[in-house]
Formats: sequence, structure tokens, C-alpha cells
Amino acid sequence: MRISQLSAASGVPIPTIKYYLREGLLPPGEQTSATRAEYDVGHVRRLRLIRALLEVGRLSIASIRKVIAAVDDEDLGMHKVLGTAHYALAPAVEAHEDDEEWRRARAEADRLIADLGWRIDPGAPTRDELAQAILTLDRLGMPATGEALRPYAAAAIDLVVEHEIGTIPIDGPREAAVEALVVGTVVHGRVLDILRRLAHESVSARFFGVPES
Amino acid sequence: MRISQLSAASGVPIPTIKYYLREGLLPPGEQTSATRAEYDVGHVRRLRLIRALLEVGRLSIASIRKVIAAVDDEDLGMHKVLGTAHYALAPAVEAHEDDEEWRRARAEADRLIADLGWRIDPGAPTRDELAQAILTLDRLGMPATGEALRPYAAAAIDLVVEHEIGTIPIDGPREAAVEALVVGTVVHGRVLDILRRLAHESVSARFFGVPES
DNA sequence: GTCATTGGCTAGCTGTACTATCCAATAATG
DNA sequence: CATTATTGGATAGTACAGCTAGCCAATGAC
Repeated sequence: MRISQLSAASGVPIPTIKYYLREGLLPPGEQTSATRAEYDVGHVRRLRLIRALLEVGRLSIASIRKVIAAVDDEDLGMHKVLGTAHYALAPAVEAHEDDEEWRRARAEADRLIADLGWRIDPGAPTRDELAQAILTLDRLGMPATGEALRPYAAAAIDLVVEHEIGTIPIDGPREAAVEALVVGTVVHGRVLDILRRLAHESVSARFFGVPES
Repeated sequence: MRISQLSAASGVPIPTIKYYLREGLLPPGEQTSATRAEYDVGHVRRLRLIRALLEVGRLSIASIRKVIAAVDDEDLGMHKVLGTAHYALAPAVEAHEDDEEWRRARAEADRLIADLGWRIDPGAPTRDELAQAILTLDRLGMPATGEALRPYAAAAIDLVVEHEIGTIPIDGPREAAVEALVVGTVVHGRVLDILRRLAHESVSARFFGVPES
């Protein structure tokens, strides 16, 4: 398969494929001569992964590179790979260590996690993300205690345990499992968010008494 | 309150405040002379709203402008304002009307919404977003039927009905209610996403047998 | 009277995700 | 075998977002 065919098969323009090659998101094709390289279905797959992370997961190219490096590292365990994807999804909230308010929010986040009995790396950036969300809710005068957030945590754990982790093809090849895990994490997150907004619209229509169209 | 005090009170640098004024996100202060304008707590509040939508909600400046215009429009009903926020959160997925695969995914999305009995505007961009997510899952060989997504829908509706819509201060001033609604929608969405990723990490640690640290 | 601050303006900067163009080497085609 | 198209590789340019910086005359505080 040549680059033009790869482009046709994936729907990604040639210059963009070249860009991904340069950026190390896509492994180079097998060189058959100085001006020809051969690509295969693995490259089509990889492009699908990239586009899924990019368009649905809204990851940056830099984050995708990290995720892909983890996926490709055969020595990395599943948990580590998934962790890389999680951390790539956490959008680099810089902690304001010196801020009193911030430290309170961060403590609240840590407490919630501890109360739930969840096993989370103490250095996980997700903790900072949670702290920022709590801080924002606080500042806007909305309830952001562990009590208020518990229903969200319950929903989250149910969905993850019963639905997502359960559908991973553990028996298949490592690559398939890792990809399912990473993409599933990212895409299911968006699905849930979309459905929540749809539910919101629907409930709001009834609640605020918009007439049936 | 002058601009430097507004900056100090909100933590937003003066040049950025000037930028928001230019962009129409922040209403101009009351002119007291050619070189002086007076700002008040409303401006601090507004800056908090902007930063929440920007940093937590990850909305673009253009989207925030639309949301704010809706919030400020006294003639607009709650449902309309909330709709504006929802649509601002839907990240402009352009529909590929001519693509057979796409039309199938969109039909699946519409069917799921109809089956759930949800009242969603037929022109809601959220429908397209859902279609794209379904399409992505499909392409990666993951289940994306109504059946598979039902648990997510159930979780979404429970959270929205029981938790979010319930906590809106309907009795207070319109502005407070609208703001709570809009920000709540945005921030709660992120909270749920964050908690889901945390749950994922925790479950994954157990599932893949990472030793207790 | 001096000096810092303000609003308003225009211009510049940084980062991200591409696009476009050029080139010589090669492959396909008649 | 001659012509035409395509390829990989490289470099440069584009478009947009979200600020950031500098300048200016007017003004206000001390």
C-alpha cells in the first residue's frame, strides 16, 4: 500500500499523513526504494486511533504521541499504558501550591478519593483536576463536598466496573486490548458527557415547560 | 473599583481584562471621565464565569460570548439559555451528509434518543456529536448500539434529574439561576468525567494486579 | 507640579495543527 | 525508451486562538 492508497483508505490527506510521520505518531512504512515505501493495514488502524484521540478525545498531538509511545512499548503493563492515557486526558492544570484556597480544594479532593477507597497514584494529575473543579464550584457557591459529589462517584464506578473494564478483550493480542482500553476510556467519556447534556436538554424542556413541538 | 483593583480582585491580568472588554465578554465599566471607568462586583462575578467556562469548561472565547449574550438577554427563557450553553459545549462536528456510514450512525443516535423518550430539538448539534462518537466506536469494533449505551443514558438521566436540576435556585434572581444552570452544566460535566477517569484508574489498578504501594 | 494610572488603540507574540511547495529519484505507461 | 506521474524528504508558510505589549493623551492623587 502506497501513501496515496493509505490516504484514500483512511480519509486523511497526504500532507497530514506526512505530518504525522514527521511527528512520530505514525511509524514509517517499509522502504522498498529511495522513493517508495510500503504501508499496511496497521497504518490504517493507527490512523484511526490517532483520529479518534484527536477528534473525539480532543487530545493534542503531543499527548497523542505520548499515548502511542506507551501503546507501542511492549514492556509496559496495561495499567501503566492506561495511566498514560489518563494523564494525557488531564489537561495540565498547574497547581498553585501557594494559594490557601487551592490547598483546601486539593485536600477536599484527596479526602473524597480516600473516603471512596479508590486506589489512585498520589501524583496523579487527575487529583489536581478534581481540585480545580471543586474550587470552581466553591467559588460559585455550589455544593462541592464529598457528600454532594458522591452520586457522581457512584455513577462513575458503576459504569467503569460493569461496562468498560468488562468489555476489554483480554484474551486477544496485547495491541488490540490496549487500544480498546485507551480508546474506550476516551470515547466512552465523551459518550457519557454527550448523553448527560442530552438528558439535561430533555429534562430542561419538561422542567421549564416548553410546549411540545 | 478601577481596572487595577478588578484585576487584583479577580486574579486576571489587566491586559487580559482589556482583551475581554474588546471581545465583548465583559461589559464596559461606568465611565466617570475620559480616562476613568468604574467597575463593580458584577464584573468580578462575570470574570469568574468567564474563567470557569474557559478553564473548566474549555469553551472558546467565541462560544463564551454567545453564552454570555444569552445569559444577559432578559427576554430569553431558561430553556433557551441552557440550550445556548449546551450548543456551545458541542464542539462543532461537521456532518458529512453524503457519507453512508455517517448517516447510519446519525440514524442510530436519533433512534437511541427516540427510544429513551427524550425531548431533544431535531436540530441539536448534540445529535451529531453522539453520531460521531457512535461512528468512532463502530469503526474500532466496539459495541455502540442502543443496548450498549443504555447504562450511560440511565446514569446521565439520574444525575441530571436527581442532582443537577434539583439544586438550581429557581426562587432567586434570574441571573443567579441562569448562571448556576450554565456553570453547573459545564462544571458538573467535568466533575463526572474526572471521577470516571479516577474510577478507571482505581479499578484498573486492582484488575491488572498492581501491588499496593 | 509632578508622577503614576487609565482607557483606547494597534500591533505583536506564542503555540497548535496543519498545508503548500519544491526537489530529485523512481515507477508506470505508451 | 521517452514521457509522465508519484513518492519521500525537507523546508517554509498558513490560519486561528488567546493573549501580551507598547504607546498615547488625559486625568487624578499627592
